[in-house]
Amino acid sequence: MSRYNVRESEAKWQSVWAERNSFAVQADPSKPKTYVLEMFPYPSGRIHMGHVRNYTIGDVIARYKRAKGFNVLHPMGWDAFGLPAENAALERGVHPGKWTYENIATMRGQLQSMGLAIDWSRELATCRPDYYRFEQKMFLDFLKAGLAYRKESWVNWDPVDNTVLANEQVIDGRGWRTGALVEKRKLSQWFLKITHFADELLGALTSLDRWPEKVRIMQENWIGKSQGLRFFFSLSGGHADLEVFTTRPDTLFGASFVAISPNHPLAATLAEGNADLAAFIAECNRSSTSEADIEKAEKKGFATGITAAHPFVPGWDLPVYVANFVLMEYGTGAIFGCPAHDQRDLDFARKYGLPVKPVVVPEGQDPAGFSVGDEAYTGPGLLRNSDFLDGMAVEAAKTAAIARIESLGRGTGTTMFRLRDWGVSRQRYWGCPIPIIHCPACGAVPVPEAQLPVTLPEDVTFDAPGNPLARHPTWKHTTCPHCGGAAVRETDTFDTFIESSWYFLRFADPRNEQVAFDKELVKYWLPVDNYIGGIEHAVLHLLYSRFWTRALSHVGYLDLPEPFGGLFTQGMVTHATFQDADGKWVFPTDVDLQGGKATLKAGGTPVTVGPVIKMSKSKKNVVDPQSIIETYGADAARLFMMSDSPPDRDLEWTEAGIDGAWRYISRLWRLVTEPGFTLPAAGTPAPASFGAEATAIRRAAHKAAAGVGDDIEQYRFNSAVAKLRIFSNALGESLARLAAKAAEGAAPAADDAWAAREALEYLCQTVQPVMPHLAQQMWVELGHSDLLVDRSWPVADSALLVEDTATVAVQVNGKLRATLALPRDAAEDVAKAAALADPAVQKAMDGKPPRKVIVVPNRIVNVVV
RNA sequence: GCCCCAGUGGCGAAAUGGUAGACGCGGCAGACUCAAAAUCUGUUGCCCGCAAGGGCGUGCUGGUUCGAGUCCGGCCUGGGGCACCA
Repeated sequence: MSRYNVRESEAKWQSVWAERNSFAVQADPSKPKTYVLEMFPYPSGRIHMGHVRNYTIGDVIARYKRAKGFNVLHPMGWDAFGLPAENAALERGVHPGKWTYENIATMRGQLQSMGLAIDWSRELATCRPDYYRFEQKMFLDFLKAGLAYRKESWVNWDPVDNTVLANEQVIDGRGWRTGALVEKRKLSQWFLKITHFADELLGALTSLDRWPEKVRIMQENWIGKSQGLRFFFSLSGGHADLEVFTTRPDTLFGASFVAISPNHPLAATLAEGNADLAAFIAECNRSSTSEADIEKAEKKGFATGITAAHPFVPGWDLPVYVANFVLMEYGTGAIFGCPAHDQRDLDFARKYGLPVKPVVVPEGQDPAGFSVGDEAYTGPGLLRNSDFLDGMAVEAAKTAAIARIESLGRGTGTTMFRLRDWGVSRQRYWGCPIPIIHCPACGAVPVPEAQLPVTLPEDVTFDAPGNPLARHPTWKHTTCPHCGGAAVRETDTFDTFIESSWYFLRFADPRNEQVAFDKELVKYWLPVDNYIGGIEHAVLHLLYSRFWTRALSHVGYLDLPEPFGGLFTQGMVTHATFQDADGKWVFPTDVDLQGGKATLKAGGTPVTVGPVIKMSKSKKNVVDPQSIIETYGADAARLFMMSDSPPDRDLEWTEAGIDGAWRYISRLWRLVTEPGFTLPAAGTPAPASFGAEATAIRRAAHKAAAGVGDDIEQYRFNSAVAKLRIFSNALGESLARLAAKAAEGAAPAADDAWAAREALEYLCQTVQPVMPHLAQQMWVELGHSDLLVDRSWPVADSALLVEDTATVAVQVNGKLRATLALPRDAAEDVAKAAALADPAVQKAMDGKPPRKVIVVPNRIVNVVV
């Protein structure tokens, strides 16, 4: 019995594909194109199972589409700027650039060992000046077009390290390295006007019909368009009028306080003469900038002593608070509180003993008996205790309240977005330099185009806290392009989301040295037809990319409304967790699982098996793809990734699963190499007719060709693999029957043998997208010398796809009582008669006459008695 | 706190509103073997029953329908995102 030599086969075909440039593509307007893209990896060091899953999904689609005759663009690159490179520099003294490029080299080799059908000639890395130079140009073009501007905003500040912290680096309000309480600080930073496109980005979501519904909903909520009212309160104590925004103007008569953000200008003014208030604001600023942290924090307020006059009721004064849950970034940074109908306001009111007056009462409830306890009422209802709004429904009351405010000249009904402008400044080294020069005389001046790119200096040190660019001895010193005087460079770098907002465009024309990309090439290849990645990018990366594409269209780079026509979000790869007797996490490779018992391989002490969760280094529940590929081969890893779990759900990695994948590979190999009788030569003409066995073999093969393809198109890979197994199981049984006859001296009939070869060839072709190396090696075993990747997808003969009989279920009152074998598409009355004649059905009917009979052709007959 | 998603045998799962559990893992029984591994065959949702057969069953709960895993309402549990991780 010959054994499939995985290592030899996989290495051989990978080098053949590379030598022949099998996957290099050129734009060709005469051919239909498709663009398959997986979210490019951050070069963290080694590939992980999430990458294997991501790139296998894309590769299966790319290979299938290619077989279907498409010109397939399937590129790969590196999202190479980012925080981990600087952490490596801090922890190990490695230069971020060296660390990054070494990681890229390792990971490229690992990805290539997966046998991906990628055009490597298009590879890019975002940390290279020949990539980021164009992004500097784009930024300057945005600046010219008024889409970029500078303003003050808040950052997390570590007072010990004197460093800006990412939200990720703030743990329980403290800096991750120093443990110091984090403060908020204001810095002058660059922003991009994503809000300029808020309405467009929202409206176009409906055109993205090949996106998951949940991602569209998340983006819709993120953009957060709401209709509401902006209006002014007159304040006591001679302060200027205070503008607030509300989405619930209908509840104005339920107001019991007014609250402003700790970062509101009025709060700062009031704090000048009030040390207690200043201390309260300082306390509020001793928390991270993360919205989740702010929302989860206990609601706290500070009574300022001033009051706001209710706009409708003369003499009704509301106390004004500074409150920690009011965000300066949303609306006007000031609100009025209606505790009965907003949970946060209610929590606040209960804490400070403010009135809770319901003004919306559910229809049909007695207003007198309606009160609010610990839960605010946010549902529909009719207005009460609300003067001119009494009796109106919520929507009508909103309109009436807005109209009244407008007629009083105290405000206007407006549309508000939750979406905020995109802050792109980062106080870090390993990013794209922002091409700006600060001149004491001329202000912020763009770097002239001829001087681009502004490159990062190599000689930086990480021995002191803060941004190495800012303390570099020479780099920032330059002259002003306007006046020629001494000036300094901007030392902030761009948010790394910028690089990932246009790399999919660069792939269309990755070696262009003049411009970011050629318009015509982008027109041919874009949009991305299948974009595949993790659900964690559902909002930020995808929304920024949509914005960037629109902004580029706005300044004339291209004419493309949406970058990603089709999107697929995959689930995570999970694994069981293990802990030793001391509670320390243990790698799966160090655990011996036998007879339901888990023990440590070294020493045999018992190990506790914990929950199955996302693979993560900190919990050590990781399996290294490279060792799996070395042991079982890339095809087994790819098959496992595609089997069992649907791709949008989490996938649990198990030893048993990869073993099963390997067994299936062995089974296919035996099927092809040991059919048990001699196959006709490749290319033998088809016989004139086929007998029963031959037809059965052909049915299985042609059904697989049709079904597997359909499933791949719809991302139903687990179902595609099931269909491959059904096909190979049926084929195996047929071959075994023919082989048994051959062993008795009866060589298979010409039609049977021909059908067997056809089916084995179909098997190679249908298995190829998932297991390309095995498929190609089997193809060679069948006597072919060409490359399977150059063959088109096998044709499914529609005559072989339909059965002559249908199994029809018969229900009595919805309960299954019998099944009938009826001719396909039998007439309704024939099906009805057959059903009523069935003894089991008659027994269930118990002599009662049928009241109604529902017939669904080829499926079901339901008798109602 | 707010937004989004998922939940089906021992396990991963399948099922245009129409036979719930395809396909696979694991288990059990058998064949081959001195034995083991590998491989092959059969069987496998739960309960009652010798069997024929019957009953129950898709997180919980209520509804729509001739018919609900699928549609609608309310809950429970688990996961993702929340703007400086990528």
